[in-house]
Amino acid sequence: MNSSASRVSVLREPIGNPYTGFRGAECNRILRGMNHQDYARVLPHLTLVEWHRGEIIHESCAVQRYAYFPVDSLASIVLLLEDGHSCEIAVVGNDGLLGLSIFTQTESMPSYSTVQVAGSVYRLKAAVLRELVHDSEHFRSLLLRYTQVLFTQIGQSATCNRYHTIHQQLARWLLIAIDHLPDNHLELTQEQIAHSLGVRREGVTEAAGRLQKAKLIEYRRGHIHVLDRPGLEHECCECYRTVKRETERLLPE
Amino acid sequence: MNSSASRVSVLREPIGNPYTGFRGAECNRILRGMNHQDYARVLPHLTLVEWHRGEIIHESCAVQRYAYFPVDSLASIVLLLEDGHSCEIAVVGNDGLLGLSIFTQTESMPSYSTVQVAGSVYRLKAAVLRELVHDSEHFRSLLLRYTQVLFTQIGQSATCNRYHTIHQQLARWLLIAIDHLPDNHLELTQEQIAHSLGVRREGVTEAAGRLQKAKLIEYRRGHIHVLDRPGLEHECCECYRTVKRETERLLPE
DNA sequence: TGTAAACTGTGTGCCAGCGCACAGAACTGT
DNA sequence: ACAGTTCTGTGCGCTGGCACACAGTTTACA
Repeated sequence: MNSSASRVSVLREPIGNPYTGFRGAECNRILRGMNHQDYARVLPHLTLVEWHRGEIIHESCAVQRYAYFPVDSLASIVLLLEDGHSCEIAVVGNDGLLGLSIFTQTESMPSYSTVQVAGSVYRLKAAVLRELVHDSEHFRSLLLRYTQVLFTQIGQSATCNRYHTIHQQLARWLLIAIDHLPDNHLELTQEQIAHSLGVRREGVTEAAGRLQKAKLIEYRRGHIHVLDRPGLEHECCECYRTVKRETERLLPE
Repeated sequence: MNSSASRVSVLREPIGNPYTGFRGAECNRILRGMNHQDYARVLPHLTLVEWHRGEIIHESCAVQRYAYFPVDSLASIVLLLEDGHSCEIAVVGNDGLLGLSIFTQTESMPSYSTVQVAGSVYRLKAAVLRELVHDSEHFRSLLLRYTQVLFTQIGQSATCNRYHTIHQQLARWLLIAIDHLPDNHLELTQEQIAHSLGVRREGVTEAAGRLQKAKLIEYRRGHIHVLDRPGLEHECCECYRTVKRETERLLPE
């Protein structure tokens, strides 16, 4: 795990992106949702660190020592089967936090989490989070709401896995990804996406080919540009919208 | 919704079942897990009601007015797609409660819940639950732990949907069901199970036929008996065990 | 600049599960 | 006792996604 970290006392300046509406280093929706006292309290304990693609953030069933608030990075929560197959059950970006088991007081979870898109993230020691949860009803409420967002996400993943085609799932995955990122560009191979979706690389190649032909995306060897966001939304299943709606309903702003 | 209810001040006597280890009206694991004060506080507000198979307990996106603590009944949490397909994401029995959105302070969820197996259940007004959550850290902790159990269940459903055969999923579903019931007998048609699993009825017929041939279960027209529980566990995927393990780890007893 | 490595495109055969259709079996109620 | 209903068994053709194989293309770096 990366440990090159720099203490910060002031969060970074906002950077805008009209395409996705992303507002960068205003940073993270959970941090933004905290009230003044709580925020003032965690601020000295927040450390800006870098995540690298593929890094394991929390091992399965291992104690979670830190919570992470992504800024422009993206992680996914993954279940691993005994036969080596894995299944991404949720994605955590700048509107959430990683390390919910600290909140639920369970120390660990049977899933592991890993970095999908490299970038910055604020790190917070478990003990600090725990104290804040203990003391602040406002913060508890915020985390409970986020918990339900995650619920919705995981449930919708289950449904999507059951009923929807690779084509639809890919569209959904791309939309979720760029929603959390500062621009409409992704640095990922088809192999990596296939692994996230729990499908074959060839399946992704075929689906991505179709999306490219329809001018919705453009890609080359590890780079993906989303060209037509509304078009992609149209192509994808309702699972995306359901999660989006619930996120907007439950999280501040 | 059923409203024939009788106020109770003393919970029903335990009834044993050596086959599954079920201990009946000692009743519900969440209620049992509460401390003395909390329990004394909710007791006068608990109402024993009957659930009927197929009843909708909470509509999707509707305000949840009551929480329910199943005794010998079973409900499932289901996501409904626009095209009418549905997907069961979790099952709630005597080791959990229905109505988590009261706890998360979100009022409603995009999923609905419905009764799979008829039986008794303790009902509690949302306001009472909310007050208790507000006042009791012990109770909050209990519900947070249960929240993570549900997380695990939903995540494992997603994984199971992606990778496992109808045969394995049926075995899993039967095990989960009888784990929550007083005996090894279920009153369900293959059609109903198919609907829960989100597969065709014919698929269930075929899988159930195989399980019966292997003497693991026995069924006739709407009745299913589990004959060989260990055998069934052997037949089913790891998803069952993962959820079971996490439940035992996180919930008292 | 050339070679190895990584990534993407395409083809073939296979299988689980689907949709549909229908037959037979088992209950229900009058 | 019988008619109607509900539940279960089975067959058929279809399709999405799988496993495997291999060719072509881009990139990195020696």
